[in-house]
Amino acid sequence: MHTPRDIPVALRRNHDHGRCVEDALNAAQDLCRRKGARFTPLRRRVFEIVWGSHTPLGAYAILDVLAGEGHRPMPPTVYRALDFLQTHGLVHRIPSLNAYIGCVDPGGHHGGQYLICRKCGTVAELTDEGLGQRLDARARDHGFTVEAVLTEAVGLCPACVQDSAA
Amino acid sequence: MHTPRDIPVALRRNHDHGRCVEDALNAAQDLCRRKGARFTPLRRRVFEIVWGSHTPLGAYAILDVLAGEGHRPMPPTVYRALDFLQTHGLVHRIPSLNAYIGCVDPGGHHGGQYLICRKCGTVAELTDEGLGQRLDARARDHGFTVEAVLTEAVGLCPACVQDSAA
DNA sequence: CGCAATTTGCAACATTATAACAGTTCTTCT
DNA sequence: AGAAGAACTGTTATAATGTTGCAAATTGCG
Repeated sequence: MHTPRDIPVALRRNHDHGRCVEDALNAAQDLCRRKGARFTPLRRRVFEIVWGSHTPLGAYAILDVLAGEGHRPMPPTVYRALDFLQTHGLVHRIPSLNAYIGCVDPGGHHGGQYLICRKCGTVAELTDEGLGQRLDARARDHGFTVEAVLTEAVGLCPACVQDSAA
Repeated sequence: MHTPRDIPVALRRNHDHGRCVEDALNAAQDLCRRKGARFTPLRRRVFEIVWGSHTPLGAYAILDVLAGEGHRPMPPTVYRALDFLQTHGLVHRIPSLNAYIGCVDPGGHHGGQYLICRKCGTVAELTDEGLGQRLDARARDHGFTVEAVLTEAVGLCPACVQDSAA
């Protein structure tokens, strides 16, 4: 890895984003190969578009990008690509934003935490396993079986906190 | 309280739901009075409808209920009532369901955890403060300031776990 | 009362997502 | 290679969810 691993991608300063996306693409391709899933050009392109933005993109924003490339597909096409990518853990949907963002750790973990900046829209993904385990325990206390968890935290990212202070 | 306080409302067996809603209504009314907010008949009715269901209701489902009472309001009417109720912490929106559910502890806490049964749709609200604090700490580690947190856990409620086993 | 502020009604519209079916491409098996 | 079947994509139409903007009614208050 070309940047420290314990700092969320979206919060790293001056990181090489082109390289960052490329790494993600390679990881995704590998994962699909291993699982026998087809990483088709369309899916690859949608993945690239989502990953190319550190703020989550809506399905129709993705459509617009594709339209700008002469492709001009219809909604179901994009939704299906997104379904595929979600199924394989390559992107996540942020329900409160109706938007999608690249997963930093495909194949791994269930139940990430998303830090959403309400000012600039940046989203950083954390994966504190302990949080998931603790919630699991609380749920089990009540006889509830947890299969998937999603935590959304709204607030201010470092950059916007600083701007507010000034 | 007429039932043990540490068991989520939605998971209590055989509780008196009419009484349960009535308690919630009284608490809401008190809270509004204290805050100088107007708990109008419409808002009260919407609150009642949301609370009357242990599964989250969509805005249009609420509209349908009101329509069945001869009221037949338009979408903005209901959305505004829901906005009011959310602002005062009386109901919560579950983003992944596009639906609303009564808050068991109005006025208190930010950042509850919702246990969503994917089979029967029941939603139970937990309020483990420790989870929020831990997330806060992790976020602060990265310079992120958290203002509101929402955790959604999808799985099976006790009743449906048992059904699956059988 | 009479004014200002809040709330509700209403029409039109914007955004997000899905259903149903047809056509195409890819894989596999012989 | 060729055929059968599965997976993927295209297309039309429509459903579900949420918002804007303005007018009318209600409420609180001097």
